[in-house]
Amino acid sequence: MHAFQVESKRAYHESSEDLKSCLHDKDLSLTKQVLLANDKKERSTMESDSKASSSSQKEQDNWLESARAEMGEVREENQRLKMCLGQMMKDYQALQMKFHDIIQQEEAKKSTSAVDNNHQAVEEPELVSLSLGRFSSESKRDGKSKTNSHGKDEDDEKANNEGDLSLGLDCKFQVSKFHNANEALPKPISPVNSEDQPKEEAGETWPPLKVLKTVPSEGDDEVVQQSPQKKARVCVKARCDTPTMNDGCQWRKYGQKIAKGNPCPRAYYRCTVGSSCPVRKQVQRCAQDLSILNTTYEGTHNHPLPLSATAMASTTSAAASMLLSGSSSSSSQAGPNPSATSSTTAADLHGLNFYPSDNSNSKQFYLHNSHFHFTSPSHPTITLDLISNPSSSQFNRFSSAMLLFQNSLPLVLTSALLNLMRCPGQWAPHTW
DNA sequence: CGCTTTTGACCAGCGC
DNA sequence: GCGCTGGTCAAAAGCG
Repeated sequence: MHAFQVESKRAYHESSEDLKSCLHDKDLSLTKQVLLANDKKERSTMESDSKASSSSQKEQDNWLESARAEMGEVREENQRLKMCLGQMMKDYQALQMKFHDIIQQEEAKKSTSAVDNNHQAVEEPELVSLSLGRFSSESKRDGKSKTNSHGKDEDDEKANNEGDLSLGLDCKFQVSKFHNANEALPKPISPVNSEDQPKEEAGETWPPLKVLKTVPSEGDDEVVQQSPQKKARVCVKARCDTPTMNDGCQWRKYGQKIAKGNPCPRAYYRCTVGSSCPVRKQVQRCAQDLSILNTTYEGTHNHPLPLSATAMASTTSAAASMLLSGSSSSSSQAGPNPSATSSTTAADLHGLNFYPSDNSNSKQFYLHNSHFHFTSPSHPTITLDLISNPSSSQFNRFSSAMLLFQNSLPLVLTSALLNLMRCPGQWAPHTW
């Protein structure tokens, strides 16, 4: 949870810095324009002494006027952006306050009443499904308690082939079918949670205990924090001709397997940027479409990342944090009972269908193109389906909608998604 | 020579 | 208990 907070703050500051630099750039260009205009006017007046060309002076005046008008427009836009930035600051602070409140309430709840165990059966955690674009009936997928990556591929492929396109951002909160909250959705690690650890603690962990022993001190804290339960995975589906996606990180292949149901071998990589980095990824081509590369990331980098790797890392870590943090800010916004508000807000933001589903067990927000959803296999896994590229106009609309919508989406995820939407196949920011 | 990749062996979890 | 499967290890091979 703290990692998520830190990540959120970092992403927020990054986006704020972007806005600021954008504003600064506009100010600079404005100043340049005015200086240029003044300079030209001075020159023209000097020239006018010698040539006394009234027509050219008129032209200069006209140009100056238009420049001033343009300057006014840019100033207005500047003001709007400033207001937007201010609003973002306010929203962020409000969210932070709410976040603290919720954390305190949660802790108070758990420490005070043992009766809550019964309530937990009602207030089960949500699986969050954010689907940007192509959307097929998720109910089929919901029915599967355990799906391997290939199974998901098949589902997605079917959805694609059927052309069952529901354009929208799908943000689905599914009431878990698991009785124990922790089995379905790892909550932020806390002493309270560690007490009611399900049997899975002794079961499958990632990295396995054997591996953990080999991980020296530096990464231990993080690993220990993440390992009590199954770690979240972030699966990225994208078209890619190269053996692996260029995500900016350095990876070392440590294994390869033929997974059942897919003739394409699955390759296992670990991050070699940091000596003890726990992050690993699995790369496998889709059996149905060899141009589609499924890359599954697991873990959080415990070292500074190269600039070119931050987009992917922030996305995966944000998505994983969102999953690990359970309800995320979306549900925080919605309150303790997600279904209570699921029918309250339907919005058409900039022409995009942002609306929660009426289904009491789920929340769905739809957005054009691309596909982002959560699944609930043995490992909690988020799949980012980036197979379809959004057009630039759609992206602009998406950006605007995201700005308006970020009260409901974790900020870090919002900004990370925006980054991914810009160029799903290539993560290096300098190529954007 | 050092690093990376390959590949068979090994281990643990899970279902029957 | 047994077999299947996913995930990892580590020795050997490859490469610059």
